[in-house]
Amino acid sequence: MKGYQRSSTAGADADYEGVGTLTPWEALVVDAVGNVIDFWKFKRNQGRVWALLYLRGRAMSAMEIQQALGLSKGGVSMLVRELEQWDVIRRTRNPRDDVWSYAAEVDLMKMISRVISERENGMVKSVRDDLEAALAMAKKDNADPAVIARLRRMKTLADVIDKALGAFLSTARFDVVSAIGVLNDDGDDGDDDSDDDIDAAKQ
Amino acid sequence: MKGYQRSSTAGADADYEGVGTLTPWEALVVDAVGNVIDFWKFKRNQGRVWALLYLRGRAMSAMEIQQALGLSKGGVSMLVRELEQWDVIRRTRNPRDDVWSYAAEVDLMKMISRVISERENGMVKSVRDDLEAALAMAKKDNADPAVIARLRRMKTLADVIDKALGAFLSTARFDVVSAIGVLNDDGDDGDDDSDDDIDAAKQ
DNA sequence: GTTGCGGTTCAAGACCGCTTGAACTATACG
DNA sequence: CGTATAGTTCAAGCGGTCTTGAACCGCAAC
Repeated sequence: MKGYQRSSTAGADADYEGVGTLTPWEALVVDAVGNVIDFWKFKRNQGRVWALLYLRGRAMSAMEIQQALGLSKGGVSMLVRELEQWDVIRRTRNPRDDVWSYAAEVDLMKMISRVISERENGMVKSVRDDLEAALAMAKKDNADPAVIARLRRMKTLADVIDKALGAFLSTARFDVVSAIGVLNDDGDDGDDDSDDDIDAAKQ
Repeated sequence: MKGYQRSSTAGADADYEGVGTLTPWEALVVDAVGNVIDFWKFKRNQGRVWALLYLRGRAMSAMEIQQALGLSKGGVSMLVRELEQWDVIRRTRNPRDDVWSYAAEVDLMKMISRVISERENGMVKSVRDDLEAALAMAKKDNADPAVIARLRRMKTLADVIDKALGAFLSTARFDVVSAIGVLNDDGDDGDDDSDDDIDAAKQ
């Protein structure tokens, strides 16, 4: 399933008949994040898990996650392990209790930067290498100079996009931090009753 | 097939034993572009078709494309139709000849802008709407103020990313244009014999 | 008309990643 | 040790998209 998928029964405030045990608006949020995450080629359920943990604002056990989102036991195990490897959630064990719990990492830009950097290395670098290799081969083959020129332009484009991506990372980080700091509870916009301080800040 | 896939037999300059009839370095280029395109959730073969047309620098018939890339007849038909709808290639019919030919659109930024804008509308807007709706519901439900605050932060993040994406588009367009203009043959960097004018420009 | 050819459409199948659910391990408790 | 519960692993199945290849359409030549 790709593309954005709106939850079908998002209208009324009746009990949400989805697989999980979320309230309707919780389901809406969780699925919205899931859709975005899915779009960026991660697993939709990874996004849903993170959104749930962030929204609830507390550590939850694997069982709780499983029931809230209607996932399988093994699935939750895999999802949280991967999220943990990316430092997107933290695993904690309360000495009082004997089960693991998982809490959302709130430094979103850390996550986003990590993701983009990784992609940048994986994709952009490979393309540049391939284009460079092809360019060398073409020259050795005494290919048509016009073709070589086009090839060189493609490589230049890859370089430019590479740099633009880096610049994007910096500015995005700055924008996000300046607008909301991080997503944690003790941020500068922590007062809950004002409705438009953030809306004002974003413009 | 996802992720970057390097062509397996990219070493020697012997005849390329792939399905198509490309030279080794042509195959390298075509596949590199195909990989990128695939990564951005388009069809890999769409990227390959465009790269082939751009690299060859001339209009090619469906049959030529089919043979060069080793695709099926129906597949080529679908691919070129989609590419044409996005203004990524142009369909021409030489009055001298009686078959259609397809040529690569060279204004890359036009393509990229179109893509990103479309995605921005499709994804970012939907997420914002969903989060906004959820926020309204949560308020009506008298949800925990802390939860509402987190929800509001998520929406703010979506807004910020929305704006950052727009900014990225502008700067990327500027960067690309200033570095290489467009990818067409009569660009300002059209001299084929100089090796490092572009490499110098990119740094 | 009919033959040939370029082009289109679409059902069937290939392909690929995600999820499931059962078997398995680990750990706490009595 | 035995039992129970939390957590992990992985083969099998499912659901999705992409490609194929054959039927079909349009048009021109004969």
